[in-house]
Order: sequence, then structure tokens, then C-alpha cells
Amino acid sequence: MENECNWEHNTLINELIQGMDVAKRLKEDLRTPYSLGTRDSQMQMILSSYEKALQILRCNESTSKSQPVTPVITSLPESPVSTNGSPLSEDFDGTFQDHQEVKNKSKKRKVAPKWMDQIRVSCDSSLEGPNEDGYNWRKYGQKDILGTKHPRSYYRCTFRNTQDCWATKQVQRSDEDPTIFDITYRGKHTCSQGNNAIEPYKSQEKQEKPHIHNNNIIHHAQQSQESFTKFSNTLTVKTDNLGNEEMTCPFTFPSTSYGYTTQENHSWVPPALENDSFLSSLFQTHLLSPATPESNYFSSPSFNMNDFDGFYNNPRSESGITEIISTNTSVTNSPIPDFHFPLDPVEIDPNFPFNTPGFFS
DNA sequence: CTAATTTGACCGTT
DNA sequence: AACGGTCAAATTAG
Repeated sequence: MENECNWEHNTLINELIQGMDVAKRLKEDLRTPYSLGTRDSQMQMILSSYEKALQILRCNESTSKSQPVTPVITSLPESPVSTNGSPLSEDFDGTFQDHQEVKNKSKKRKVAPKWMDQIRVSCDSSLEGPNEDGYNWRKYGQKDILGTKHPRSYYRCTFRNTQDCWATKQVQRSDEDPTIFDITYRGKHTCSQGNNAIEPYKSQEKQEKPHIHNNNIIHHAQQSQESFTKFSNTLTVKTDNLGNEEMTCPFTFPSTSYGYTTQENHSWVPPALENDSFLSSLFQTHLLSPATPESNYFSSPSFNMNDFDGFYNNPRSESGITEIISTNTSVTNSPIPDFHFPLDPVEIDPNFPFNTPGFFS
């Protein structure tokens, strides 16, 4: 708990520092007669910094009121191995709990997984859904969900038994637009395909369904590991207005190459972010290469949600996560769009290598 | 024959 | 009791 306070305190300070930093830069820029776009983005940065700082404060306020005591939840192991050797059970979240612990302590269902990644995928056809994300999944269930027109499908990694890989995903067809699928990934791949996720399709020739080529990530949603979520729970990359085929956004990737680009390891970050380790990392992992191995419609070999584990690996209370998630997983209706990067590449960096082969199909 | 899918039962949480 | 998530037997596909 103390760590949590420290972490939030530091985050708050960082946000304010960053806001001030960018404001200073903006002040300098105002002397030079160019780059309205840069000023724009700097203004965005400042605003988002303040917004996040405020959010942290609000979050603290609400959690301190409603959650005076948090249940004891041990830090989550990376793999289903208990420290004391007792059996572990999956907690339906892609996380694991010690049976003894469940018995002896809180039975309260954990409301948030170790991490979760939500994306929306648009398919050009009404086929079963977007299964071609580079991983082998086995369907293990389907449920009608209250208030939705279409059932939710449950998938687990094919190698759960053979390689003890506990990644799962849920696929739900959108009510409003049947060509859109909401996919929720839970857990991370510990199987060989997870390790070799650089170009999974090279080893999966059987998956040749062509409609994947017309998939577009509508939205890359939030990492819900609480620490990250609290910090940037509305990291909404608004790409949904990219209906036009023009590649006006650096976050839109060529559909015909299944998202593989030659700038996979590009480390460019906007100047406004380069001094901020978190944001620059975020930008590189989420925005320049906005894909998890699980959702590698843009597959980026370097990206792994665990990057964020390393960033914010404090064991923390899990209270409040669902609230944050539930209010912000909406793609188009995100009420707090506080992290809008300017989507016009010119605004970000005119030198961005858009002529990279494969970037435009 | 093996692997994947389907689908009702079951279980924990709310 | 309702709901969402998973299990597992039966069925289907390769």
C-alpha cells in the first residue's frame, strides 16, 4: 500500500513535471514562426498530463473512500507454480491462485486479470471471426451474454496442456456493427509460439484465410494491469476515423501485409515524448508498434505486455480496476479521451519514414 | 485416429 | 437466482 502511494505520488509528480516541461518547450516554440502542428501536439501533451494528474488525484480520492481495506492478494506469479508447491487454479482471468490461499483467505473473485488487452477488429465478411492473430487457439466455450445480440466465444491456447500456456481470449461480435469483433486477450503466451511470435504466420501456413487482410484495428485499448490502467487508463488511440483508405495515420498499417512493417524496431518517438521514459516507451510499444503478440495484426516482435510489467510491477491492490476498465473500454464513446496523439503524421514528425517499403501497401 | 468444435452442466461471484 | 466463465462428453472435421 505504501508502494502504491509512492508510485502514485511519483506518477503525479512526473505528470506535472512533464506538463511543465512541454509547456516550456511550447513557450520556446512560440518564438519560432513554424510548426503549428508541433504546438498542437505540445498542447495535447500538456493537457493530457494535467488530465492524468487530475485523474490520479480523483482516483485516490474515490478509492480511499470506498476501499478502506483491500483484500490480501499476493503478487501474481508469472507461471502457474505455487511458491509452496500446492496446486494452483486458474482464476478465469488468466491468473492463478493458490488453492490454499483461496480457502484460507478471501474468496472474492479477482476482478482484474494479470493483464488484459482489448482490441476491436473489423472484418470484411461475416465469417466466424478474426481467428488469425498468429496464435493457435482452441475454442472451449460459447455463451450468450446478457444484453448482446451475439454469443461470446471463449478460446484458450492450443498448447495449454502441452506447453502449459495459459493465454486465453474472448471474441464477441459487436452489436452495432456485426463486422466488428471485440477481442479480449487474457494472460500471456508462454508457449513456443509466444516466444517466437515475431512472425508467427511463417510457421502457420495452414491459416490462409484471406479476409484477415482486410482487418483493421479499430482501436487498441487499454492494458488493464492496474498500475498501468490507473496511470493511463484512457490511452485511447483513436483510429476509428480512418475509414478512408488513405494512410493518414502512423498507427494504421498496411492491411495487405498483415501488418508487418519494416519499421518494426523503429525507435522513433515524438520529440515531445523523448524525455519521458514511460511515454516514449509507450509510444514505441503501443503506438508505433501497437500490437501485442496476441493481437499481432500489426505484429511487433518487440512488444510484449510484460514490458509494462517491468515498468509497473508493483504488487498493488486490485480495487477499482473494473470500474476503470468498464468506463473506458468503449472505443468510440470513451468519455475521457485524454491521450490523443495527433494522428496526422506531419504533425508528429515530417521525417517519419512513411515511404518505408511495406508501410503503405 | 487425432484434434477441434459444440453445447449443456457445473461452479464461483454478485 | 442470475450471470459469466470453464469443463468435459459428444460430435465433427481433417
